[in-house]
Amino acid sequence: MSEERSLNFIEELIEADLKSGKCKSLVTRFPPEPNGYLHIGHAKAICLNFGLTKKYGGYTNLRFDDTNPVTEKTEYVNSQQEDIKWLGFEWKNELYASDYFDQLHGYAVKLIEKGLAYVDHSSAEDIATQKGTPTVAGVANEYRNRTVAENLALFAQMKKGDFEDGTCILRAKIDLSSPNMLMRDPIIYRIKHAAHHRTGTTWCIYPMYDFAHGQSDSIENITHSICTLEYVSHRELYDWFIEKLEIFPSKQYEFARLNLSYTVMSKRKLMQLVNENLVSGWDDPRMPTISGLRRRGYTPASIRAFCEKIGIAKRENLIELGLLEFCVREDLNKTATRVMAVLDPIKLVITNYSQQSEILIGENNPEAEDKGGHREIPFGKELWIEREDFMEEPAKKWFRLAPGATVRLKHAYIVQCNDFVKDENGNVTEVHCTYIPESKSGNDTSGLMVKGTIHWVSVAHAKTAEVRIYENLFTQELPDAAEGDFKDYLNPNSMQVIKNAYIEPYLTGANQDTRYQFIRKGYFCLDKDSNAEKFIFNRTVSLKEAWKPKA
RNA sequence: UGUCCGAUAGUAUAAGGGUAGUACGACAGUUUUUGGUACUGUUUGUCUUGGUUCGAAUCCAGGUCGGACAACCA
Repeated sequence: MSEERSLNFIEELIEADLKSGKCKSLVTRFPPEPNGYLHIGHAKAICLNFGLTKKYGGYTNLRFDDTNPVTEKTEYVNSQQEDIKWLGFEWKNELYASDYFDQLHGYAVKLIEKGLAYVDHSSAEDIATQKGTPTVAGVANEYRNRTVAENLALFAQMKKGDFEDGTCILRAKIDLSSPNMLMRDPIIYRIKHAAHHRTGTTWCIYPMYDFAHGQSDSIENITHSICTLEYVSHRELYDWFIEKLEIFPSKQYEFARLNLSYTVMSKRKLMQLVNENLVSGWDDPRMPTISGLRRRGYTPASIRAFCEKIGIAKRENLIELGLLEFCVREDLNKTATRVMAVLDPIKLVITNYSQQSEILIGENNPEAEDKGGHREIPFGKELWIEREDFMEEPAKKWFRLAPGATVRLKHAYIVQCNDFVKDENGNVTEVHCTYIPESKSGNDTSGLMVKGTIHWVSVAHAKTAEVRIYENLFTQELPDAAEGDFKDYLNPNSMQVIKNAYIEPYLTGANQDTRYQFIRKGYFCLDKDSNAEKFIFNRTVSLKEAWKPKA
């Protein structure tokens, strides 16, 4: 919380503005368009905007940028609100650009009256060609010289619904030869006979982004309107409207958006994955959406920590997915309840164990002050252990089971391997061991030292669960930049489903609010598809793997 | 061919005319009943060429490279 860190460039600007009195208190906004689910890139913007007012005082509005009725839905409004709250932020006012449709319309009329806007009846293609190119100036058409009265009447007709979609549009009259294409008489109102998620059919003309965003900021007295780099060239227009309309001068500042390796970060592409059923939905645990990360088991704190670590700058960047994983591990390590589960079982038989079974005690979290409390773990003559924890011919520096080798069974006894059984295909099916009764966890008097400790689940007491192991959704670091379609690079192994994993009985009481560490395997959480008969666990992230057998 | 933005270890981000630092990664070691965690150490960097200056990552000029901009999307 109180971590010392140097200021990023936006914080420096704000501190200067606060100090000089240029602004008395800070007002920011987070302005999503409700046309999709929020993703980790939005989380960066959310943490920035809300974090700034948390740090410097003032407040942040949530404003939905809902000026295009054909792509926007209430479903998205709701999910976006849920995600922001889940991340741990509170907005001061819940607002909508559509709240300002009347006011925005008035601004358009004002511009027309000032001779700074006109109704253009050209086709979309004509307007595009008349705009020229970045190196060739645009040319004016016959509509540019319509009189104020004519424009006023025509705009009123547009509003009344006298025209079909696409018949004409309202353009600002700025500069057709500007080197900034956005200043070449940008379109500010278009006709769309479409129902809006909030205003219904009240309107059939809707303002464009550039004519809505800055003015909405201004109406709300936003002092620092923070957006991503692709809006840099919009700033000139943003300032132009505010100046000509003579309204509160909000200022726009741009930072570099987040790019994450092995994922895509555009709502359009994420929607494609959803619509083409390449994932199970917006909240598929492989998705970089907030809802996907939530279902995957990421915590709000881990995502906030990640956004803090990546920093804010103007340089294009590609963050390694490993940093996000580091952040969850760091958080989960402190809080996750340790349990044992065997994902790829073979049987271990303790040949000299004469009891039926016994109850052992295990601590729930070695990182917690009180060890996270303790739980009972049933132990018996036959145990499930991980196939990968036995090697018939041990590699160099192998600390686990092998003929003649000794290991500690976590929370239990030291065992020595004496024998093993193979099936007709040559696969090991059973490992036979003898245990050392004096080596019991907690009161080991054996004096034996072993290098390896492995996890296990008692065969007689094991419950089963489905376990879903996730890997990167894409095989390319930059799926967008790679040749061809980004979907060509979907990882076919991004989800591995283990139908019958064995879990210790304690996990029968698992709930969705608790994060678990399956000892030596990773962090897991209960999936929402679980029910009383079927447990489903999602692997949030593996443990850091420090040991690899050398060839 | 135009305008705008940017360039510091593998990645990200500091240093704002005065010792190039931090985090992640990688590598090595210590501790450990998780080959986890924790701790210690090592490693690698100022795009380029000039200029200003006692002194430049920082200021200036030219170049190079990367990105953005010509939707009735946001």
